[in-house]
Amino acid sequence: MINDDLKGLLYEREVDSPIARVVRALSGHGAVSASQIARSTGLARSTVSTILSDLKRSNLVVEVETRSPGLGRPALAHSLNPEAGTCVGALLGLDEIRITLADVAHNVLADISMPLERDYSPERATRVVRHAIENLYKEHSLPYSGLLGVGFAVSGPLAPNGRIMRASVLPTWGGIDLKSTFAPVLQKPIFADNESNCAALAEVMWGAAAGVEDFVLFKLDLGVGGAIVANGKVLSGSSGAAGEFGHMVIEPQGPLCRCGNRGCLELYCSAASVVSLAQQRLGRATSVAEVVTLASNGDVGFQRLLADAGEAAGRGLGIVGSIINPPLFIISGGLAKAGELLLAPLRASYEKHALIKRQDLDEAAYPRFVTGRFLDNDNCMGAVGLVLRHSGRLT
Amino acid sequence: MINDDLKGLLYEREVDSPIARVVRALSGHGAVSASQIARSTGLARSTVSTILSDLKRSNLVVEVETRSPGLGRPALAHSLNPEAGTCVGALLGLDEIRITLADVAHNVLADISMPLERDYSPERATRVVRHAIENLYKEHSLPYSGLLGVGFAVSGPLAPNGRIMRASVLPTWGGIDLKSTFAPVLQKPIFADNESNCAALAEVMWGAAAGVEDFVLFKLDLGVGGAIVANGKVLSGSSGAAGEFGHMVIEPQGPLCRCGNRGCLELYCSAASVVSLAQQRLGRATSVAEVVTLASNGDVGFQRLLADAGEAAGRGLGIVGSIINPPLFIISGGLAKAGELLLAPLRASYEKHALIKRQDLDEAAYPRFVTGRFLDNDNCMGAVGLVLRHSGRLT
DNA sequence: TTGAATTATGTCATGGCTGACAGATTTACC
DNA sequence: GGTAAATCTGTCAGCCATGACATAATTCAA
Repeated sequence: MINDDLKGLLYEREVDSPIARVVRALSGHGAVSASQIARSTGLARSTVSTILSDLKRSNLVVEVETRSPGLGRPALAHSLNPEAGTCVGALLGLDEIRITLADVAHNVLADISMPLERDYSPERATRVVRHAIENLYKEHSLPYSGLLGVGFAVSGPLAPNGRIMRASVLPTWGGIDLKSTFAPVLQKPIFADNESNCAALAEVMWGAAAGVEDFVLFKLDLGVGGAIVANGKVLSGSSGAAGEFGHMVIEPQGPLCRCGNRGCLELYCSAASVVSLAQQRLGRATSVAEVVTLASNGDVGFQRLLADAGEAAGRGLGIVGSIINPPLFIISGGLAKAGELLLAPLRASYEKHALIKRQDLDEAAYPRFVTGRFLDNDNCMGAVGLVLRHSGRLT
Repeated sequence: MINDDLKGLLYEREVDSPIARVVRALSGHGAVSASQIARSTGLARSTVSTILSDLKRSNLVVEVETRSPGLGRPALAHSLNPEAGTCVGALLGLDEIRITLADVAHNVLADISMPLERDYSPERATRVVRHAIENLYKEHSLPYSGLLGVGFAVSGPLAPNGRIMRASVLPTWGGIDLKSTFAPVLQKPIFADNESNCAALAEVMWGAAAGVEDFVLFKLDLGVGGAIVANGKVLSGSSGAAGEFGHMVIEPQGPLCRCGNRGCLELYCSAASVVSLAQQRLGRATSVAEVVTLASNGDVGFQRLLADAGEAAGRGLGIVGSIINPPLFIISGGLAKAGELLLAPLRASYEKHALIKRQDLDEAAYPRFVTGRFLDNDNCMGAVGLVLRHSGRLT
């Protein structure tokens, strides 16, 4: 059966085996030629050629019609056969569980969000996830046997063994082992990583960081987080807490933060802080989206709010830049929808606080600042990516 | 000829070839058995066995006498043949050039420092380096043909191609290409990396980080710098400026720093800042070493000076820890000689400012803070390591 | 002293990746 | 329309790392 073949090829081998690398290259970008794969994986063309013909014989890879305008013999475009399997990405959020269903060619087939009370229990989560997945497969008339695995994006630090750490932002989940919680119910391979690392993975595989080996993802949502990718690998940190930019202490005498410290960056540039100030100004409840809309429509007050957040973010990134010195910053999360209203002051503030100034470098070497491609679905897409890339598997 | 064999084996192959990995394992640790090498390199025992017998036939590797107390057949200890070649590490410092001569088994044969006027020219440096190396080889009756390569540790950011960046702390060297400057004079392979990266390499190969894949080196010298090692690789950053912890802005309204920003960490915890305050107290010129001695002898004033520096350093490292979350911090540089007088307040301050508190973790998962093994010779030893490891070669 | 357990070393057939070669298909230019 | 250049694809002998096997050398316990 096809799915078993795919599972074998994807999972029963070394993560770094040539086959796995080819499949990863295919699952990353849409339609690619054999020689493109050879270049991006570093494998010999002959190797890729052989592997591709195997995969085509098993019907896991199909040739796609494309017109390539260039010189020379036109390349055959290959793509994973969307029929070959499906995977699910699930976000275990603070007050919601979100589920994305995609095929192996990473086409999104469904994407649903289920609000939950805060501090929901693991038992409740397993029921909700199982129920949602079953319904999705029924609705779309898909065979559950085609599900290759479920990836979890977790809102909080995660130990490498898949245990949620006590310091998590999901307090009721401290010490919970994801594999033993979900595997018996789902009966499928389980993958998991930190929410921010998933977001970075999504940008690497299909987004603003495609083909980039080193970058910093900076996420301005209700909280502030991010991820560091170096040499193509997401840094996890010894406690799974690398990239927690939101809790850099930038004002030791500043206001108290929910983490127990004072003056964390998050207090100055999170969407929560922006919304809270906006509510004072409007005299009523509001949302990030509304603030961004109002600012885009010319309201200078809200523009200033966004600019102040950008200023603080740039100061934080200046520190990050002095330490990591990455060539690319991807600004993501709800606030990033503000676009240049946020990015322009952010860049200016970065330049002011960073060690290396624009004049010290060629234009090309100066770090780039771009917004992410998946601003609010990056975690779930990254969780799908975990399954396709076979990274972060819990065993 | 032996040296040509070694050069061939070390350099004419891929950096990641099995032979290179075996040689690296040998050059790293003193005497190792075949199976130890197999374990640390991940190669098969049979592969290591074959390679070692080749190397022994070429007389590049010798068996060493050791008693291994363990169970089972005793291992044969192997070591690079010290007679097989020599290498030189050179520090291009702010106001000195320091040169270390070592054999391939990383025994230090000589170590000299030559003070120079600040802003010495590249021409002057080439003359000084050449002259010093020639003299050393003459004094020790060593053949110059045995010199395998010269590694340079550079005080400032270095582009990957070996060009010293304009933003360097060696202003007269901006834009200078190290390879074309030194290669014609020395007629040997040239290796180079940032001073701090060399220091990290020394600790990885022979020091406090031996066998550790992830750590942060934090260096408190006249300036404050460091390096980040993740997944066994030193992060260089897109402009060679990763690990510049000294220029994290921690007080945006603080005093001016030589880098052009305000309130850099370096202003609060560098040896220069400590010495400057100590001079005010003593009413005369002094040195780091003297301050450390006085404090160790019980002077509470100087103890407080060191504690304040540790406090500031811990605050900086708290930020670094929130971002990188490494399992190990190696505190190095002149100030680190103060030992616990510096480390105790540093740890306390880290705990106060870090995101993850001691109570959140098992004791084993909490980051360790140790002093480096090479407190003031790490750059030169690392430059030697560049040659032995064949990393950072300029071509 | 002997046998079991443990660990290290050396040899060899196997298999997988590679580089070189040959062939295919298009564009550019005369 | 023909030729050169460029780019892609597929095939195959050769090489190199591997894993399995056989062997060696030590400790420990009976």
